Amino acid sequence: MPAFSSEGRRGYLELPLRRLQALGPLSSEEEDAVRGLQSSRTKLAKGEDMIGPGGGLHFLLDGWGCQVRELPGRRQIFAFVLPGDMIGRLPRDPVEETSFSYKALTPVTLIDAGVLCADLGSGAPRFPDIQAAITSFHGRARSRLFDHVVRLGARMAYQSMAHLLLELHDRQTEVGLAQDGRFAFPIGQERLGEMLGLSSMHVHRTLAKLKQDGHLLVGPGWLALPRWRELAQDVGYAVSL
Amino acid sequence: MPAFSSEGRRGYLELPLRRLQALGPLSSEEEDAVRGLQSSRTKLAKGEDMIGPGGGLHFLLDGWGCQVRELPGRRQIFAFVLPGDMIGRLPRDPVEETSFSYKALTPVTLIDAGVLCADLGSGAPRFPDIQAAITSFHGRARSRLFDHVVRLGARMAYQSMAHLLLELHDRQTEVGLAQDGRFAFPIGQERLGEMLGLSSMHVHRTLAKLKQDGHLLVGPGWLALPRWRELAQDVGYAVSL
DNA sequence: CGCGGAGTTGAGATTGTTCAAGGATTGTGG
DNA sequence: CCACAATCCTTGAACAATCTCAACTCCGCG
Repeated sequence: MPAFSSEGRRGYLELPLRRLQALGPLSSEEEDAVRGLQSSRTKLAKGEDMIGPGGGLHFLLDGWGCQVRELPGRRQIFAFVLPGDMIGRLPRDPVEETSFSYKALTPVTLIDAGVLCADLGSGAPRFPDIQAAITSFHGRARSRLFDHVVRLGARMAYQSMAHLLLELHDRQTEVGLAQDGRFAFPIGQERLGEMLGLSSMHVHRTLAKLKQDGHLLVGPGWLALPRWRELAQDVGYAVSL
Repeated sequence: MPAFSSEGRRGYLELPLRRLQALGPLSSEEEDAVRGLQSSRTKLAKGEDMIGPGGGLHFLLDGWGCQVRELPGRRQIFAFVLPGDMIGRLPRDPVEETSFSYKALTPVTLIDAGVLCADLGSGAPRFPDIQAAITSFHGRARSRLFDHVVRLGARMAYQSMAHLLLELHDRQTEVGLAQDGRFAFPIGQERLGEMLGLSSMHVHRTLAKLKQDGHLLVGPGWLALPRWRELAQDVGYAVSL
């Protein structure tokens, strides 16, 4: 399924570019600056730490990751990181180092994006449009954390799950990685549970109920929300499309 | 109980000052800049909106508030706002407008702090130490949101409640508003429930269990954690004192 | 004195967890 | 190509956590 993977050998940077462009127009020079990123790529296996302490900004070119905190005997996932997304801390970001880390949920490819934001926050940045998009990207990520708190604190499993899947659908659609409600989904039920604060068995039952209601189709490595507009209406998800 | 209220007619700004100083030293000029804030104060009744859309930075001089999202038939509180805390959005903060609002949980007094951060983000700020402290304050607030997600997603009611009370104890101690584990607590069980994602009845039962275990004392408008160090150990709260 | 809001308490219904076992899928080495 | 292990998914039953409903108490306030 070609539409589900990123672009192969050539154009690995199209996906990051589309993520940025979804947040604001880029001048053609700045488009080229993104496409021309020459930093060496890093491949990591499932489960590995995506960036070390103090690590700078990176794009996730391929695979899925998560922002997570590990506790004795339990993990809490704060957010899924999708292909094309940025990870890492902005320069001078005051969030505490111990709040979270990033982990690969599948094999992933990363590329350093430090040059794009090296002068972020200074008066005359080299890439003003990119800087604006990056800032906006972080704002979106922070907004989604508030949504996540609401899922965890104020919704039942069914609504919570639907809301999360709808969010992922939106984010994948925005960069062309979803068609007709269908998109790649390489995440197991265990991990979904660590995101939503549910046991994997309850995740299973909740997915079963969604399928039963005709709101969800699942195949190996993918998933579809055939009536996502209706579902969004039902569970109070504000669609951005 | 004099220690539980802020400083009366004179020195209303001591509390905001101490919040800032807890995050980094201020030059004596900048101390005076905080103490000398002349903006008019605003008094709001319980339940009112603390700042309108696009409102700038304010200090909460007195009373408690919360950062909250209202849903049909339910509310989710993201954070409690304590006396001396700052609220509002930093200039150029990219978080979406609809993510949350601020509401007064008791009668409150606010003061505009716009002048302290008007040039925040520019190369040569007028108050560098204050700017650093404000930035750091927001970083702490954001870090606490991650802690909150963990409470909601990965802990049982008892641990979750203890963790929250310990956080509030820490924050009040930091500015001298708690002694021997005891501090003002003008919040009802309903609101605690809206914070922790629990029904008020379950909040009641959870508090009862904490009292029973000798970890909690409650009086009208106050609360004490007589063995907070031990409790922090028990529930995995990282004490900052 | 009566009223309203908040705290208390109990019983029963729901939601979600745990434990345990069996089935499917996938990747790997022979 | 097959056997095997590892991992994930599926299912059921018992249990625990939490919610809802409903009544009752207590207290502050007019």
